[in-house]
Amino acid sequence: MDEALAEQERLRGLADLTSPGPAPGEVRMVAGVDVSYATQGDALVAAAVVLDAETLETVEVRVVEGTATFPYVPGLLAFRELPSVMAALEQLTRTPDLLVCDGYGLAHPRRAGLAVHLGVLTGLPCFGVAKTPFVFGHRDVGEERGAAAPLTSDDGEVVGRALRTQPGVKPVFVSVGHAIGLDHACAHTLRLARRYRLPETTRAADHLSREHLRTLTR
DNA sequence: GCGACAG
DNA sequence: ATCTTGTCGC
Repeated sequence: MDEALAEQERLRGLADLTSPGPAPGEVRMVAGVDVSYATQGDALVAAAVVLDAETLETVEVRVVEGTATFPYVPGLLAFRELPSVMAALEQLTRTPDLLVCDGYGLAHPRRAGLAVHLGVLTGLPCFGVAKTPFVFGHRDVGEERGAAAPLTSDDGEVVGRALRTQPGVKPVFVSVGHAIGLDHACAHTLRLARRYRLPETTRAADHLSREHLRTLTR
């Protein structure tokens, strides 16, 4: 598993972490990806969904059936999820302007979370929205929608942002992966999470992969 | 050495 | 991630 660490170091070096990237108004199509796993066995279903960034209407959906070939190891999630996710993305007939995934990007032990892998491997602007804390803490987040607090490493580097997308719900954790800055990533997150805690991209991909997996188990 | 640990 | 029962609120 040393190769995995070497690969993450390689990807981290290839990631574009300085470009501001596309602002919300500059994105026409935004894609979301997610993977669902069967309780029994190693079957999985990956989903890729493309939404109209303006209306959030679904433009295209793709699901691929696959097999888990890598265990879940905190810090190595990309190696478990990416093979099937890439396969689903390759089935799309449109090329999205932006990619949103579950989990972290820069806010990762080696600065190489899923969003970094996905962004570098696709060459598309990409950031991650995680639902639970990982390795970085933050100050209290205001209660109103849009309130935020930086995720900071020990040496004071800002690696992400805890962001409240809805009042009365826990914040999400945004971190960039490739070719987009944190400010734009958070702006996109808020636009994609108008009604719910999570971005519509994540909700749609999660729903699609879960429903398709259910049809397999039946 | 032990605990914590995205999905 | 997935499983599960009940509960709160629009």
